[in-house]
Amino acid sequence: MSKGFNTKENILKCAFELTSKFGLESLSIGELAKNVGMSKSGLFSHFKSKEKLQIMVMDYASSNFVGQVVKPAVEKERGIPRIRALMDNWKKWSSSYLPGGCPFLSAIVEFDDRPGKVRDHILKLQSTMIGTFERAVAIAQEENQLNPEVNTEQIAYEIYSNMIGFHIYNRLLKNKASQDMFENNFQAILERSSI
Amino acid sequence: MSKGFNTKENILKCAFELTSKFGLESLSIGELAKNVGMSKSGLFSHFKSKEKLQIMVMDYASSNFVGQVVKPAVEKERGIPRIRALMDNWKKWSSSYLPGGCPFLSAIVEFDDRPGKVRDHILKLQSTMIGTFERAVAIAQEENQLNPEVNTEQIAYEIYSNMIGFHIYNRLLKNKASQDMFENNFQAILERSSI
DNA sequence: TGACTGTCCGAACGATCGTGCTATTATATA
DNA sequence: TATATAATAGCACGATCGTTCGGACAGTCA
Repeated sequence: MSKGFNTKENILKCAFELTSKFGLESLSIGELAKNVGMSKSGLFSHFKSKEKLQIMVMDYASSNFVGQVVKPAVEKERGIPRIRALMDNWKKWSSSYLPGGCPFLSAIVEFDDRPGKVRDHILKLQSTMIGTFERAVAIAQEENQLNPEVNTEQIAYEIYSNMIGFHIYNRLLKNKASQDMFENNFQAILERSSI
Repeated sequence: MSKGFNTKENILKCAFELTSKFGLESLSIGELAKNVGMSKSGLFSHFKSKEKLQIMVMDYASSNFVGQVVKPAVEKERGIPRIRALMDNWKKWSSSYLPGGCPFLSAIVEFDDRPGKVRDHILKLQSTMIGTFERAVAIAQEENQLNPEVNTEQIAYEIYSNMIGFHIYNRLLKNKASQDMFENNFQAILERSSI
């Protein structure tokens, strides 16, 4: 049993990295098997279908995100410092930890028009993530660090948009100023809803 | 010659729609041929390679974007009205005209880690598009409708991020408030750099 | 009219896709 | 130690992938 668990963990880690680089739809079982050094059928028997593999990869990515980004931020003090930590951890995660692009962004874009369990699952994970941001913003409002009259969802939306924008400017366009522009925008978002 | 041109135009239109729905990488020649009602080899002979097909599809998407979004905006008066028109036209293009998601966004995400001619071409097209935004912002600054001391690139970055954010909130998450949040953010961007 | 050029199709290529089946090996339980 | 269970491999399947080739038709120009 322990052997099987390690193997599965290893497969998912490898699949997670391939997904980061080439997307969830391009993740093929043959190529994945080659990468982890086992047979196609041996690997396949762990998942029973590609759909289930894709879902498990997204779950792996999600718990990875929680472990690297959310958990350490929650240990920071409530309010803006926690939001600040979310940004910092996410940037570190997206630019140092990931071997490629953000697996959530590519999954979102790829499965936008592919109804099914995978799409539903991605939607749930993404909603949870945005919910985390919204909660962090709401806490900052409770702590009187942000204006409680400004719509919580709006602030989270702008933070999210800024993250995606930075990711594209930084990774595809390789824009040198992306870091600064991200920071400027983030500061502007906070200032606009400051007390 | 006119026959061939019509066929090619027809293929590209169909490929453009498929790309919008399922992405540039998932666009397969067999499926495309089935959709336009011709043989795989007959269709292939128009492009000589999948790579060239992908590049031509992106060019088609680009001139489509220019025709539907940029051209009618340029006819508006210089400054903020033109930026406003760019936003409106883009929203109409992305939510009414396209059968699926934004083909540029999916191409960017998919080819982020796939070096080659396709990636280079996408990068060029996207840089051009962002350049268009930056020029529109610069004009508004020249017209004294926006503060010329605020970094032009920064404003364009924020406008771009807002567009992508809206696209994701609206399409994948089907968030009812996405429209309002887009508008609020856009207004905030303008106000921050107003005179 | 005859040669030429471009358009399109059918068939086939090797490769890879996701997914079964059976057999073998390793581990856990009794 | 004997037996049951889980992990992995090998092989094959039908389907599809991008690509090539030869040939059937069309229209153009000499």
